Amino acid sequence: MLKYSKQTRLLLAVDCIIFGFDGEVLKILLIKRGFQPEKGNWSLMGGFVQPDESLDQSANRILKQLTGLEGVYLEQLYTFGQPQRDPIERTVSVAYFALVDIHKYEAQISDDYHAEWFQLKRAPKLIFDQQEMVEQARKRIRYKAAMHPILFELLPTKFTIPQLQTLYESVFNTTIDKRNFSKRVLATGLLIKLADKDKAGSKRGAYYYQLNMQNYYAKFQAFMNFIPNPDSL
Amino acid sequence: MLKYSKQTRLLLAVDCIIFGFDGEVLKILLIKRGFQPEKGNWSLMGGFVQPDESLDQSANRILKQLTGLEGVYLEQLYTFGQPQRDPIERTVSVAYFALVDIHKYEAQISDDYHAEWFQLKRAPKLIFDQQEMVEQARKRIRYKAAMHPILFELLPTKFTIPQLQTLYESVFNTTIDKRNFSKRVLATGLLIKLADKDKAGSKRGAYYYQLNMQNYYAKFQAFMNFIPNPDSL
DNA sequence: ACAAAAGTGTTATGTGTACACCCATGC
DNA sequence: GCATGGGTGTACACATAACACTTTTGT
Repeated sequence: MLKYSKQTRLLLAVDCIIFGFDGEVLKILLIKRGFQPEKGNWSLMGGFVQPDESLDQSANRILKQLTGLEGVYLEQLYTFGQPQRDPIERTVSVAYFALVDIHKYEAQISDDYHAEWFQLKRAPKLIFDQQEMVEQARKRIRYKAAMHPILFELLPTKFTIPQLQTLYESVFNTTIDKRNFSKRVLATGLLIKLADKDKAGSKRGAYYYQLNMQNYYAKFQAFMNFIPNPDSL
Repeated sequence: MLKYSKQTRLLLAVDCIIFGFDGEVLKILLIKRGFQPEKGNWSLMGGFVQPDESLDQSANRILKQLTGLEGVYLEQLYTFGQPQRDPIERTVSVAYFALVDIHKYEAQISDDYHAEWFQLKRAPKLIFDQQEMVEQARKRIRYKAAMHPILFELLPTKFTIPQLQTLYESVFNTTIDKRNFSKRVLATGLLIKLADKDKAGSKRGAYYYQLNMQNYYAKFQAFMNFIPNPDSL
């Protein structure tokens, strides 16, 4: 078979920025890198793209390796290709970000990688240009969540409106009036009120809701505008 | 120097979706591909990423090769990596889109490539997965232009409000009330009214405007909402 | 004088925002 | 019975959307 002769081949990697929400703040999942260079330092989970897999497949494989999760929200973020970003050998990296329900994450699977959840704000320094990757992922999530209902991907299937509000406040680093918030959220028609309550957060308890999946898929592409005063993008 | 052994290297390309506006409709610049496979068929301008260049540099180089233009709006769109997308050899392609002033484009430079501008709606079938690249670029431009003032990049430095409106109507495939349009556009503070008029479009003539660059850079990241009824994203 | 496009102002409607009180429960 | 968080309604301000006529000038 013919090839494109005289062209240089290079390594292609996928790195995953994995976000979770613990009910209080936004977190990311990091690993201790297991090989040189930068062995033992905090890093995103990543891997090389294999000959027979697409980029999406590669990202899903890497995500599953670390978390055991499949079918979660995963989106290609940006491709990073500065010639010197990896000191060993030129490697271009396609960054993906994932939004996972932190409670579904199976901690034991990632023992191999010494993975830990860090508050996004208090994460350690990362290797190479991964700091920049995380920062861009943070921006993208804000940008997108300001108009599309992606943040539900971070919550369990049953959640309460106060939980949802805390999530939005955490992502946008702001405070929202709860009356206005619930009005807008309910006005989307995305939520179905359930009969039972979450008694964990308060004595009275807060009603559980779940997504109306029909409306969810229909409205996913539509614009929304949830956020009064994001402190910046 | 150490290498990552046992990993497969692959070809990395950059493809550019180049948009222009002729005063009537949105157009893209295509070339007749000069080598196998698909030689002689319509294609995006592209090239392989060289060992010493970043992805942005690569995209700028490719754009300049075809158009002679430098310093134009260029944004990374998405990376396409289906294993079989190029039948000759696995090639992952980072797609960029460019917004150029079609009048600054120097046709003679691209004679080598037999380049032609096509109406976006009436462009010929493209090779590989480039159809999908163009479609995604179209979506991205709409998405971004709905909130950020990027479409000015398609106009000459001096332009009229009716020209700008035609551009928006063309990109969003809709019609906009001219009274509301000019009110909103002027309210942004992005435009400086000039003393002279463009007499080409009408007998009375329309005042030229130019961008207020201070406000332009300041507001670039801010949200806007120009479009009443986009027919979809 | 008329055709063709440019330019401009007002009103109605709806959306967003600010704001305060009662409810249910566990202790 | 009180402290804690959950839940709801209204009034005002602002932004958006609908809409029609006058101006200029080349022919």
